Amino acid sequence: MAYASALIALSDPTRRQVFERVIDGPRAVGQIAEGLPVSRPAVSQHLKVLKQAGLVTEQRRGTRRVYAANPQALGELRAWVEAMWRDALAAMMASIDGEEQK
Amino acid sequence: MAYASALIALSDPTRRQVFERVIDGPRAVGQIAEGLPVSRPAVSQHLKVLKQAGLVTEQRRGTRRVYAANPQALGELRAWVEAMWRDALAAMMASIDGEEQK
DNA sequence: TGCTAACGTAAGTCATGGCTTACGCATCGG
DNA sequence: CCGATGCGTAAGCCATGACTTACGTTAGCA
Repeated sequence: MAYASALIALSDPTRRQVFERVIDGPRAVGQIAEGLPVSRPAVSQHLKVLKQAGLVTEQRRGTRRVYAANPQALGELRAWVEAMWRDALAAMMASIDGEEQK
Repeated sequence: MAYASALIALSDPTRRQVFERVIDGPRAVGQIAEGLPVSRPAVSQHLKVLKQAGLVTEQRRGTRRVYAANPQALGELRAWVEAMWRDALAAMMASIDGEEQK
């Protein structure tokens, strides 16, 4: 059920912005927060959620903390959405077939 | 940006349960709510959110309202996650290559 | 050994959202 | 035509969560 925490993490628009910046390449917190409409502590809190969801990894670099995207957690979410999509398609086809028979 | 509302809609566990029941096949509200740990009005509210996100469609059948899954909205979410996943993979590779060169 | 930079965290505020009960409204059957 | 069924919606409650400012902590640097 790792996709659950990923869904929650990515449901917030600001946190999505943070995550997309990390995906662009490994960055320190200050660089991520730069230009965002929220304060740096807010970004730290978002990164904490993303980290607990497994979406990003943290690496200490002196006084800075460099965050990088972790494709694996994204892959699990991808697999879940894919399965749901397939099921929805299959159910739709079955529903149409049932309609034809009347 | 249709994926945004889909992410919000699917981030709630109860709403996910509702959606998964709809994916299983078109059902009326009463059937969906049956066995769930929340009341029927709560299910109605969840269905409203899912409908506004485009994840389900509504069809009136006498006094009942039959809800069915809409694969298209799920497909858009799928495409978005897929793109993010690719980008994350690409950034990871680039990061590793940069590491090798030092 | 201070000073500064780059963080995380604590505490408090405020809006959002999920849930309940109560009610209103349309539809089918007698 | 009237009761019952199957809903959606309104109102209110309460927990959660996103954000702020203030502070503590650690690492580089003169």
